[in-house]
Amino acid sequence: MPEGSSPQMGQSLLFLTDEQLRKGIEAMFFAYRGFTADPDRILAEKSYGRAHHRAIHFIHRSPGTTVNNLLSILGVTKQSLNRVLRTLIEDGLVASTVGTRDKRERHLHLTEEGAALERELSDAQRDRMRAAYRAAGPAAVAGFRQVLEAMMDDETRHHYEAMKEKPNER
Amino acid sequence: MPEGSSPQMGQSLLFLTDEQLRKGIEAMFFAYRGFTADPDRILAEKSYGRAHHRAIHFIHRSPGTTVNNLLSILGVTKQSLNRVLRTLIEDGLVASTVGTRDKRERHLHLTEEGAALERELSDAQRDRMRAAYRAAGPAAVAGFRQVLEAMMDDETRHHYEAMKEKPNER
DNA sequence: CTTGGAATGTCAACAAAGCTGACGTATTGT
DNA sequence: ACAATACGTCAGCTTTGTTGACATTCCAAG
Repeated sequence: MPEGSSPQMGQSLLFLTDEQLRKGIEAMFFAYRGFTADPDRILAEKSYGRAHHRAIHFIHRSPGTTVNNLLSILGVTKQSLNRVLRTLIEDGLVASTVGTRDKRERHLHLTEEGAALERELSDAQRDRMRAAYRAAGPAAVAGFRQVLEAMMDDETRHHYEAMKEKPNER
Repeated sequence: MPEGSSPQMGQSLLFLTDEQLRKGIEAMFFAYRGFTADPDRILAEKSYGRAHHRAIHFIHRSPGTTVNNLLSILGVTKQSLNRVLRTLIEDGLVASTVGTRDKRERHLHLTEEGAALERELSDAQRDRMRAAYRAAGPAAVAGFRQVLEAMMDDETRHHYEAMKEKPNER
């Protein structure tokens, strides 16, 4: 890259130095710790883990979703998800109902108790996200989302976009 | 929230709705998967895991760092770090040398082989980060970093800031 | 109507990576 | 001399992921 050092470079090309990228990588690593810290604390008290949180989040987000759908969103094996799901069902946080059209499918919903935990968890996570958004400002938030979306795998982004708008009720 | 729908609201107040926050949360979750996907693939071939990557990254970043320092950056127990470190030393990727000033300390460095793996891993991760940065543009990148920094725990941000500038050689 | 395949669930076994607690050793600082 | 620090290690446990094998249920196509 045979360039001089014009003043604009800092905002147009130079931001792609390895140094800048490394900072972005480290920021991502450290921020993710903060991102999960508050829910983790709540979950630890109830002897659940992050996997339970994720299941609860996406069941809340798409009530009536099937196990297979959840599987492809979470990107884990059915055995792994099933273990988590089983404890949630046993503990009465999640209700699993046999599908009407296709009786092989199980449709998942949160019970009252499950919804309460979901609220507790997402309140904590939203509080931190809200604080970060406030501190950074609206323009930063737009950029934040843009970069994150560009960082996803194509298939993952597909899930993300699909869930962007309305809750997937059905 | 008894407000009308002025055009500016979308950029000043409305961005703090639960819906917007939820999208940010999901973006963070999905993006982190992409963020780790490429290194994970490389590591799996060599039967290492993310924990090895993190150790390698921060040893590369701060050559000669001590075990205790690494511990506080990574936020894990010494037993957990030790297990990873031991395999890396056995495999000849990391060199551990007794401290000169304080002989209780071990200073950690990457060997040639370790540096080679570090390069392979960070090249892959940087490629994705670079692509995301390019797609989103410089302004978005600035916002991305701002939000991430605001999302960190205070203590974590301290580590992050401390490492921001020059490689911690010593 | 039979049969193949899809969706779901379960059992077993295993691995990565975190944790706690306890203990040993070398070194340092008071 | 003694307490504290830095490090390593042993043992045991948890969560969350993985494979592989196998049963059940059901839809749909031949």
